[in-house]
Amino acid sequence: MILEREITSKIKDAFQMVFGTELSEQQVTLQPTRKEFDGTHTVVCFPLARFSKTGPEQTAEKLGEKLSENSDLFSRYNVVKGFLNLSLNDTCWIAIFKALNDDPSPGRLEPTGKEVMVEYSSPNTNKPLHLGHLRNNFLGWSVSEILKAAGNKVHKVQIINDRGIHICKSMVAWLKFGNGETPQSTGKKGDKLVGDYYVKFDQEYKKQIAELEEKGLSKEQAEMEASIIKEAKDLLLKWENRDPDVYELWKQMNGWVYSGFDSTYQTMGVDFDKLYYESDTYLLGKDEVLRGVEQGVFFKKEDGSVWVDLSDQGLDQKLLLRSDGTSVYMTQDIGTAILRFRDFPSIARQVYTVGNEQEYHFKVLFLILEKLGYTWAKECYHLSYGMVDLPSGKMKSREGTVVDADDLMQEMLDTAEEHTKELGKIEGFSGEQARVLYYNLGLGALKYFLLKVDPKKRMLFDPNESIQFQGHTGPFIQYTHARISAILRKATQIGLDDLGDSLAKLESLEPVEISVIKLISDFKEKIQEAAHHYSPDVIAQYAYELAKEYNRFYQEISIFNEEDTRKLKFRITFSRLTAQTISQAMALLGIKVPERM
RNA sequence: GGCCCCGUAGUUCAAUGGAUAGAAUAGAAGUUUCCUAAACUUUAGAUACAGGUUCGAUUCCUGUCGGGGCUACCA
Repeated sequence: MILEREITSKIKDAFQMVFGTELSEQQVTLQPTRKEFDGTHTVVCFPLARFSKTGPEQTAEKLGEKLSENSDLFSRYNVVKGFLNLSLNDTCWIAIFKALNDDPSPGRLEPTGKEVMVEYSSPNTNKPLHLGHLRNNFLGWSVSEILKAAGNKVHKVQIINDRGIHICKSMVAWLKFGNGETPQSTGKKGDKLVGDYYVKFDQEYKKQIAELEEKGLSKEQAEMEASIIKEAKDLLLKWENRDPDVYELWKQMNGWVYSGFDSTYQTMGVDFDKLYYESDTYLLGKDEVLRGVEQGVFFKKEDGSVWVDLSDQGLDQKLLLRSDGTSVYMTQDIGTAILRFRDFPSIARQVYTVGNEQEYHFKVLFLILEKLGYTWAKECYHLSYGMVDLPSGKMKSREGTVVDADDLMQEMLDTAEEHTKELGKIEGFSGEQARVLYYNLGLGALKYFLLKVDPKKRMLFDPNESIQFQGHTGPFIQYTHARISAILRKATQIGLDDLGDSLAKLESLEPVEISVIKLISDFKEKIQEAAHHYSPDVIAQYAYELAKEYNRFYQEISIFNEEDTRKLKFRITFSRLTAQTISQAMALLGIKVPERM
């Protein structure tokens, strides 16, 4: 922020005047003053003692003296140990407030002219979305919004893993046990229906393996010889040869999955600008790998399989094509990356939102792309996030401990409804308004819960404790916004919502008001920080802090009891600005803030 | 075995190398003539262990112990 720079330069000037040494900007450590001390900005003077040649405390004292006599910025100062706490003038804060109020684009930084592609979600088409996908989707979507707010043009994409043996497994099971079931005939969501057949395949497969083992086959033999897996492999071959019947079935079942996913995405509130399908990109990846072999970047083993040697990078050898010539996961990702840069030649950066268990995979992928001679490989970034654990431990589909995304979201909506009714909050709401409120609260709670944690870290999701509406939660922030909205409605009613020129004549502010203004003025800086680290948690923590601080203000001050109309008008504008900032911050997380609740 | 990540109140999360390690929950005690009590106030409670670097370490380095991940001709 400009203000910070100004203060820093004043400090430099003062320091030079007092001690005769010129400091660089980095040498001035300026930080926000802790709540328990008087002041708003703090200069840490321990490092300066070296240059002033006196103790930190004396340095702070002398510096403070100089600053307050020579500067119109500060009204007072105090020194605690080596910390110099400075208080900005109220008139300064009022000027800052006015500038914030006049800002035509709050919550949006100057365009950078850069284009960024963000990939997220990218599920398998044989399993319905679960809790882990929720973290992934909310994270990817939110990071996209933050990057937009930071001035970038963003393309949201996902890769759909629609190809491979896993799809064929669902197809085999459906053909064997399906009796022609469809989403329409059963009333099931398409992704759930296909997922069920994938599970059925697995059960049947296990059964057959057990039977074969009893007949004396080894485990490996049994896994190879089971008739159902043979059928799946057979289907894969037919699919690769574009067998019309198999291809048609594949298209149909994938279609069911997609429409199931679409409805889940809609509830989640996420969207994509473009979809990539593995079935479209794996061939390109294969070509690139073969080109790499010709160029000598990769090598072929005797059995015909293709490998890359990364031992010079401290890694080992990695398979790129199987001995039968079919492609693996890595092959497809190579093709996808190249295709994306072909589609959007001007993107400056590509962000992959994928769990941290794939860190090694992406490290290898980016190295391979670099070896293939793509200069943009350096601009690929793996946005890695930690797993979501349950109190019972890791989610495991085999043990049935997977938390289904649709079920969880529905549970959040139900709980929101229950809480709201308990509190008797929905008098005068139409059925539709109430429904929208439950949705905003339920999903707000869920999104906030998953986004407030540092993405890199593994986190725990306790279903019982996660559906919270009090404390450090989305609904707390939403509630604050609803309260402010009530104030603004009342202000409009009594015709007090016009600021006029009252700000110019305002002279003093309450400390609570200053701390809220300070927070609001930090907003753009927070967006920058969040964009830089791909961390929605920065924004989440920020929104909470702002809401909390406003709540304190709210508790201390009765807005409409104020006699002075200038002050009254200021407080109303102040409230509007707070509500607006809260709403914008929450929008970056995909959380809507209600007018009433 | 090798590589990577993580150990903070009972619990879930914070803390660009800076002050007395913050919140929230759960516990204890309070606050509704007044703009929404899904709020607010008070209280008690934590850096796994051992060294090192320095004015200062939860943060950086080394070791130990504990948890997790990756290391597939799976995706």
